[in-house]
Parts: sequence; C-alpha cells; structure tokens
Amino acid sequence: MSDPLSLTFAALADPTRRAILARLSEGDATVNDIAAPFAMSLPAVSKHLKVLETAGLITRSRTAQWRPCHLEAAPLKDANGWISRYRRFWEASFDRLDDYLAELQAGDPDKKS
Amino acid sequence: MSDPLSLTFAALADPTRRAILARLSEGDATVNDIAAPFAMSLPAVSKHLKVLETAGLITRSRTAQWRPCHLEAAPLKDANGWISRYRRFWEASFDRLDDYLAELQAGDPDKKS
DNA sequence: GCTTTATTAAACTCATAAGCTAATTAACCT
DNA sequence: AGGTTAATTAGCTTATGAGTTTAATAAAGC
Repeated sequence: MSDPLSLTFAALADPTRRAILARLSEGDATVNDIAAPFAMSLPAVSKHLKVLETAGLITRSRTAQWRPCHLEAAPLKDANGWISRYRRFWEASFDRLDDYLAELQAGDPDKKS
Repeated sequence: MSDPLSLTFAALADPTRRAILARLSEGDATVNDIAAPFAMSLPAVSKHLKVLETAGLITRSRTAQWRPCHLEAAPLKDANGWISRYRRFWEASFDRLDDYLAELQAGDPDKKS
C-alpha cells in the first residue's frame, strides 16, 4: 500500500524492530532466538518480523521447522540516501555549535567581565 | 512517550511529511505555503507539522499571524547515525552486485555457450 | 501414529494515526 | 468595532498497530 521508503521508515520506528535488526547484524537467527530477549509473546515478535519482511529488511529461509531470519540492508541504503540529502543542514548546525564552543573556550569575552 | 529515534523514524514514515521537509530545505515557509501543493485540508497539514515539531524536525516562530516553519536537521543526524551502522551490509551487497555485473560483462562463460 | 518443538494464524482489545468539517483563536487592516 | 487572513482546536470517522491468548500448521524424533 505504502511506498517502499515509508515502509522502511515505519519499520524502523519501533525499538523492538530496531533491536531485532541489531541482533541480525551479528548473524542469522531463528524466531525463538530473536524473541528470547524480549518481554513479549512469540506471536508479537512474529508480527514484528513480518513487518520487517514486508519492508524488505529481512528474508526468511526454511530449514526443517526453523525459519532463520537474515538481514537485508538494501532498504537501509535507500533510507540513508534520503536522509543524506539533508546532511548539509546538520553539518551546518555543527559548524554553529563549533563556533559556539570556540566562543565559550575563548572566555566569552563580549558577554561578561 | 516514544524514544526520540522512534519519533523521528515515525515522522519520516509518511510521504507528505517527507515532502514538507523537502520543501523546508529550500527555505522557511508558512503553513499555507506548505499546504498549497497537497490535496488535503489545512488542518491535516497542521497535524503533520505538529508531528514533525514533536519529533524535533521543525521549529516554528511567530510573525504576526504567520507561523513560519524552519527545518531542524539534528534528529536526521541521529537517524543517519543509527542507519550508518549497517552500511557495511549494503555495501557488501553492492560488492556482490558488482561481482555479478562483472560476471555478466565477461559473457557469463560458465552458464551458457 | 503421537508428541514435542517451532512458527504462524485467528480473533480479540486498546490505543493511536490520518483524514474530514465546523468552530475557534489570533493578529492584522480599515 | 468589524472584517479578513492565518492557523489551530474540537469532535468525529475509519483504518492500522501493537499486544494478548488460544488454536492451528509443519516438521522431527521416538
């Protein structure tokens, strides 16, 4: 229904799902493995995995009764591409912060003493 | 209620809001200016702006009866920081794609003729 | 064939998101 | 004061998200 970028950002907008991706960055894992650290039912985790799969952030294979999940970073590349177009704005802010810090360092000569 | 990163990603998960940010990257704008391109009521746009404001992606000042919106990219920096930790994964995919393209270029000697 | 293990599906609740129209606030202009 | 313009609030509808428990599916192992 939604465009791919919206699906990706929506999938990333949940801390549980971001934690799942972090876990998968260390290697493939089964649903039970993935669910273990969470204080949440297995079906809930299964739903999170479906959201990630729909967004293309994971794929699942079938080995016996296990469905190991695998990280797929391609959508992250697109998300990164979108955000990166704003880099100059946050770097500009950093420059201003640097100026401010330099000013502080200099003893803020105009404002006090 | 949510953590800042979740708020940021949730805010970005809507194409209207992403378009608003794109518009603001060209300069500050009033609510009416922002709303003009969208086939949507003004209150709907106003709500989108509130979502962006709550996520810290915009700030609003008051000039007479106008409330010009200003892009604030700091949350994008954090979102970028989170995503960037996965860069090696999508670059790895790219490497594989490069290999594949190189293989195609070479005439795929093992598979046909 | 029956049981255990792994995972998903179904059916439900509750909260929030996105949109609308109509009404309200706020500031400007005569 | 009264009218116009800019923007938000209120109240509503509809859809979706996140979680639950219980039930079903699929494959393995005895």
